[in-house]
Amino acid sequence: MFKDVKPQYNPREIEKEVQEFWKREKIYERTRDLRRKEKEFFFVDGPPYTTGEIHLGTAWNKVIKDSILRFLTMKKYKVEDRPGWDMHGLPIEVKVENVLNFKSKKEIEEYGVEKFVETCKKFAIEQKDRMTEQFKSLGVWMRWDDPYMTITDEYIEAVWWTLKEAHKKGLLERGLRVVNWCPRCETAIADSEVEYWDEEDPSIYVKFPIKGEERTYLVIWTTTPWTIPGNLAVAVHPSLEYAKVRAKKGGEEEYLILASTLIDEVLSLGGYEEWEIVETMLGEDLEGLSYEHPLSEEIPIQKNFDHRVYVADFVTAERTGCVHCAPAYGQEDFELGKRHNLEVLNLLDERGVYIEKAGKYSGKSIRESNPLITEDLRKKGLLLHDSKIIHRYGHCWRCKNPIIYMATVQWFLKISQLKEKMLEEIKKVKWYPPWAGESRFKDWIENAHDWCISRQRYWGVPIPIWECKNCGKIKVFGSKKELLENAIEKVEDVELHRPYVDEIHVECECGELMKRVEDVFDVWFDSAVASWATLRFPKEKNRFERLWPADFITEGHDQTRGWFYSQLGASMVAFGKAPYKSVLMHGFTLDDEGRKMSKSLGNYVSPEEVISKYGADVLRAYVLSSSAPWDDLRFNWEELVNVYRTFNIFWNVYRFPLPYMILDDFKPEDWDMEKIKNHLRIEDKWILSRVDSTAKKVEEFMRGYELHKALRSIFHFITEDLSRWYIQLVRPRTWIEKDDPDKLAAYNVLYYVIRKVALVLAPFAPHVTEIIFQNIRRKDDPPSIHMCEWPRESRYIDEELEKMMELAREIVEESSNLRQKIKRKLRWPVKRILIVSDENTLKNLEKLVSIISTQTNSKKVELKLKDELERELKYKPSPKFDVIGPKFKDKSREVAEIIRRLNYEDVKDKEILEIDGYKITPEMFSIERILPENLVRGKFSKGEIYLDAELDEDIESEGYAKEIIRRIQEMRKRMQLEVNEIILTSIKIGDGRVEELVRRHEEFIKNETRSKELNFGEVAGEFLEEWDIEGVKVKIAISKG
RNA sequence: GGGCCCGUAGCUUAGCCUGGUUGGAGCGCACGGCUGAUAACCGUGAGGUCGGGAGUUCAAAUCUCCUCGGGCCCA
Repeated sequence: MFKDVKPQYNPREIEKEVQEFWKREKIYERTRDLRRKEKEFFFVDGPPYTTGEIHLGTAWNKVIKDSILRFLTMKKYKVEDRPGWDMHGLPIEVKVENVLNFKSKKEIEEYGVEKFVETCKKFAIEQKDRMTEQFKSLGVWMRWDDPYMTITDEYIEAVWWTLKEAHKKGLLERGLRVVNWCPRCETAIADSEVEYWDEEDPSIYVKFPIKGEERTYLVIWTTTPWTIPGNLAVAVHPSLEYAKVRAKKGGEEEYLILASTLIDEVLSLGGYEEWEIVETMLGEDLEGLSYEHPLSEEIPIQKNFDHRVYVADFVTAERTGCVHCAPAYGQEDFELGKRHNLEVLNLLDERGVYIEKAGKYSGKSIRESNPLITEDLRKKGLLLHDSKIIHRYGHCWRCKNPIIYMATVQWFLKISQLKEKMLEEIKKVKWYPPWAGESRFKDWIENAHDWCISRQRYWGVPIPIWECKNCGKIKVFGSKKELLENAIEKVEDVELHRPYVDEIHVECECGELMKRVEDVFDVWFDSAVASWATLRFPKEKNRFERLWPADFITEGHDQTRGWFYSQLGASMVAFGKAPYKSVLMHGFTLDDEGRKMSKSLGNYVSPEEVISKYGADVLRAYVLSSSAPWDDLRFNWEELVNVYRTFNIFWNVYRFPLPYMILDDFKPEDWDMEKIKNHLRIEDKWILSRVDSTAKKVEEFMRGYELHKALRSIFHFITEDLSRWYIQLVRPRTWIEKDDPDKLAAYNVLYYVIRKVALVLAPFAPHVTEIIFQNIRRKDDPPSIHMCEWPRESRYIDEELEKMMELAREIVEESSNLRQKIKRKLRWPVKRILIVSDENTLKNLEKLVSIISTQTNSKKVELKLKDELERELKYKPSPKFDVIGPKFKDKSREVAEIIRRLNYEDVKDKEILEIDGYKITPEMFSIERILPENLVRGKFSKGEIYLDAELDEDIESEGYAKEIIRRIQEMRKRMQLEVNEIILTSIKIGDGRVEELVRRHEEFIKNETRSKELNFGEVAGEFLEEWDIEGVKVKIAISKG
């Protein structure tokens, strides 16, 4: 038995109830259990970082995942839905540091690594729990009680195992290289952790004195004065033309060497009054030229080095064409230095502070020394020019401080060797959309560098490398067990975090003590192993062998360089193949102006805010429907409200038949299409066809992950087909009071349609569909809609019928249009509607005549071929007086009248007509196109329609009767009468003719208004009102009967 | 500076791959209808330099190039 439901769609209430129901009845667990023996689908959740709040983008991400997994579950797959959490790394360290008000690593050490790490752990777990609740409130179904977490020993062992594989395969390397370095966090950071934005920096031109040549200088340019102390070389382009220029300023004369094309630009900046080229040479001619370090007095150590010019291809003809090289502070500089056996002179410590060797600058930070160095150069007359420049500069992704490039010893995975194989592998992956892999990801891989996996931090997976301080040998451990077996300390167990693992020591073959290298992993390496770690590999092998690689992953397009890449890299190292078979790349959420959302810009919208106003289903359906997954999504409240309205319509449509069904005791178990199949009307067959073809289309769209199209076709069905058309057509049938097969047919059809549309919508809007299902479910149904199978059958699809109905709707719409033109309300019938089209169309439309007739409120529907119509309407005989006149003389008028009264049919193909004794021949009239005044013309895609606007007594009487009924109904409503309450009615009409017309419909009025009595003349009753109907005064009184 | 994506009515968008009758919708707006889904529902209408420019073509929202704006990523 159905329950009646509230007239307003109330998502908050519904969602609360549904989520409680799921929890109480363990619906999630039972749903998964139901599919435990089915074909498996291995999905890997990209682990969100545990920062605390989910934002709209994270919500969108999980909603996409949830909808797809729910769909697949309905398609009877056993889905792997273990969620993941990325819980290590700098972002959390930075947050904890902020809370503790720490500024440097030293303070952490003083505070105690153990306490610090424990705080990080506690923080990460708290955040995870908060975010879990937020995801749950979105209705996301995942295995929340058993997520994979990067901080568990089990997970860490998967990371360790992977590194050991890399080591075995010779892909692990330690080396001195230039890396991105964050002086604040005192650690190396990955390319993918560098964020670029505009920054103002110094821009200085410096003169490097040539050895053995008086007053002669190389001119270099830099934005980083602090790198000059590390300068060991100058690079020039071998085939670029350089010039030695004699330049004068303030009476002084000097010689400058720089690229020929840049002379004017640079010397103007330098404030030189005049200059001339002394000689030109190619860059390669300059190679070997010796110069003096400009700050060798300030930095005595610089006197020990031999500074020379070298050629290099990376030099371009910009600024001066001479590039100052400090091997410790630049990638290219480092490479150049390596080629020429230059020292890697690093004068900075981890904090970016000059060490003692840096002489005068010792103890100063980079920031402090920039102006200092510039000033020193100026004092020494070596500064040619200084100004400021705004350029894009890299920053640490979490602390937002500018990074530097610095040579340090780090651990690398030699990914660049695997580039070709990676490119091969990604071709085998199915990308949605295709360009995500074919263009975007490919481009990124082609730029792949070796992966620096070490970080000089605390809160991360400790790198499982133990090193002998004596002989330098290393050991890589792939599991906790392996470590403990080799450990000197006899402990039962150890937590795989710093500082605990750091206390484990191993004996080296040489007899000395091996200690763990202090680094932790780049956090990107954690999530990189997710596809096997989530399967508890390497501890458990079975599931890995059965399921891996992943069937499907989906993340935002920022993950091209992130998780899509890190996973591929780690997997290539470990298994030599891609860890996923298909990837859906989704977009970003932006504000309504297409800008990034951020709290500081004040355009931030949180998922909670949306949920609290419109509910999770609306939010879900909105983000899924409003743009293609791979496009960016501009968040727009108005559109969200539209989606809400659509849900409201859905709710109303669902609710509409319930009271009638309850009244008639129609139970879900009574539903039986077989029984009523002979009573199906054409509109029933049509809506059945529409719902079936919609379900089919949705499934097709889901195959290509076109979630937006899937949703939109459901919405279209609900609003356009179900609400605006079928419900309109079916309404009168539900009012039939007796037991009628026509009504039962309607109930059955409505039941089928509502049920099916709920099923199809269930993956996207899991709450509202559940509550509907709970009300309409049959005894043999599963306990939850989400345990149902996706509707497979589409036996009712009838494309011809759908097309036909489309035409009928066009005709009805056009008729409304015409009614508006002739100012005829729908309440007043029109005499007839003419539909003019080709034979085939008319034949099809024949079956829809009654629909067209009721929906257009036409007394008669006439289907006509084009020439039929033309005979009747467009061509009429019109008398030719020049012929009639001479022949009929004074009878001419009479004859002309006769001709006017004739129709096309009367004269067609006739040689002669004899009417009232007159002989009329074709030359006496012409055939003229005439559209009678009472007809108005409109168009539809297959022809034309005409509305006959003629008013006759029948129409008037019906029109007035309906006007009266309408008024009485209005009064009933104002009296707040029950729908089936009986009344007594009296009417006084101020116009005798109209009263007579209305009286013709006495029975009709009594029926429609449930009036036991209907009296004309004197009005009396509980409720009396005076109305003006088309200018006629009407008094109506009603009383309860 | 490079790669990829996006830019169509006030708003959200379909169409673009595979060029071809007046570029479709929805919301909003204006006007109207319905009144047994009723603080709901339905219709009609007005709104478009298809970001801009050039080219290819008989024909360009659609193909090519350039350019502007936005997003992600890289240097």
